[in-house]
Amino acid sequence: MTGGAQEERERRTDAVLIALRKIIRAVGLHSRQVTRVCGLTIPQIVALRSIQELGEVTSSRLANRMSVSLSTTTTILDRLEHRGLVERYRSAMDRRVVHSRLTPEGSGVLQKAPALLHERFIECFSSLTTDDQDRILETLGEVARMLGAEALDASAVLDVSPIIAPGEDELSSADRSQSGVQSRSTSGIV
Amino acid sequence: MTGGAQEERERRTDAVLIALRKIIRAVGLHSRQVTRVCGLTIPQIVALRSIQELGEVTSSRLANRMSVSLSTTTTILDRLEHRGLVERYRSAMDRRVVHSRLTPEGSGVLQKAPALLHERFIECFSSLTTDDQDRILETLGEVARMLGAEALDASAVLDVSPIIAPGEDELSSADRSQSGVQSRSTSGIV
DNA sequence: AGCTGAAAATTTCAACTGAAACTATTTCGA
DNA sequence: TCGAAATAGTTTCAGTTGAAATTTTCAGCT
Repeated sequence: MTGGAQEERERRTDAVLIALRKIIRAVGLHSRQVTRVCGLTIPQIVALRSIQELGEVTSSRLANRMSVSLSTTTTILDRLEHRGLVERYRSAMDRRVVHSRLTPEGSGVLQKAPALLHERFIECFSSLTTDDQDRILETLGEVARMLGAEALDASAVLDVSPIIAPGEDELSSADRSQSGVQSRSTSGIV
Repeated sequence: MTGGAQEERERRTDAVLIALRKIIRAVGLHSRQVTRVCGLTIPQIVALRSIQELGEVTSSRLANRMSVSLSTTTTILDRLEHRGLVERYRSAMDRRVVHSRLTPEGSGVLQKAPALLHERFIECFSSLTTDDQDRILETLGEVARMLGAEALDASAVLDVSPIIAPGEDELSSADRSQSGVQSRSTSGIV
């Protein structure tokens, strides 16, 4: 009779789901709270920060960096562009690809943007020992892995260890800034 | 000069955020996949299961159990009711409160519903030692706590350890099933 | 050159999500 | 008893999310 073991296993995976849902909810609630304060959602801030880090970046790379689908990236960029925080333009090399870059307004807003996780979390987390922090990080990574988080994560290849040198995706901010700024239009893209 | 430590801290909390976003995405992707297979999303299945577990349950209790807001619960119940998987009716005791219960169709569908987490996760997780499972659960709970997941979680009081005996929220399935089935209408609620 | 298939991005669509405003009902105090 | 505050739910609204279909462009092949 392993019926009890089966039931116990189900109870445990249910507990995992409940914990995950609480985490997901907490992250979402923090996003609302941040929105009230600074007018941007967490995904929007993540997008701005990623663009800042990556320089002039394609939508695909941005999607990978953000762990989000390409279509989601498009809608987030739509809003950011509409507010004048981001500019999109087609690559001169390959007119299929669209690059995004921060506008001066975007950079300015970004400087005032709050932390991406609750202040409270950052405090608690920072007060832990390095070992405990590592334990948490490792466990989260383990859970992500078990959930199949790499399956869609071609970013692991494209983003983490690019064959091309970092910042050299297929454009450098140097050449792009002078060569390809004008292009065709699809929606609002110049 | 603690600039390096500050930077290191930021790097670590960023790593947490990235791990969380991957987890959130994996959970969402699994929901889409389940939808293709059985026509229900994960939140819908969670709702059905919660109703099954709790019996005839108020929307508020359901929201707490699901770790979701009341308005979200309303929209999920709307869809489930529209499909005939759930029935809602106002309480005769207090006409503000709305109870939900499974229809026979709802019970039937629920039996065929797949697991709430990836098969792969369940396999991996089950193959771990009990200690490792506990470690993961504990860490997830810790993260949820640090994210302030209990702040909104009045459910901890209402749901987990009610003063009233379990299953006795303010109705027992016994008295409710004969007394209060008919009531006023607000939207589609009889 | 022209055609076919792949690739990058967008659009469309439906679902989830919570804040805020609103409705209906109950409760409590004067 | 009457009116104000509280409570349970719903509605409205905007943002996120990804699948699927579509558009545009490129690369490779004949």
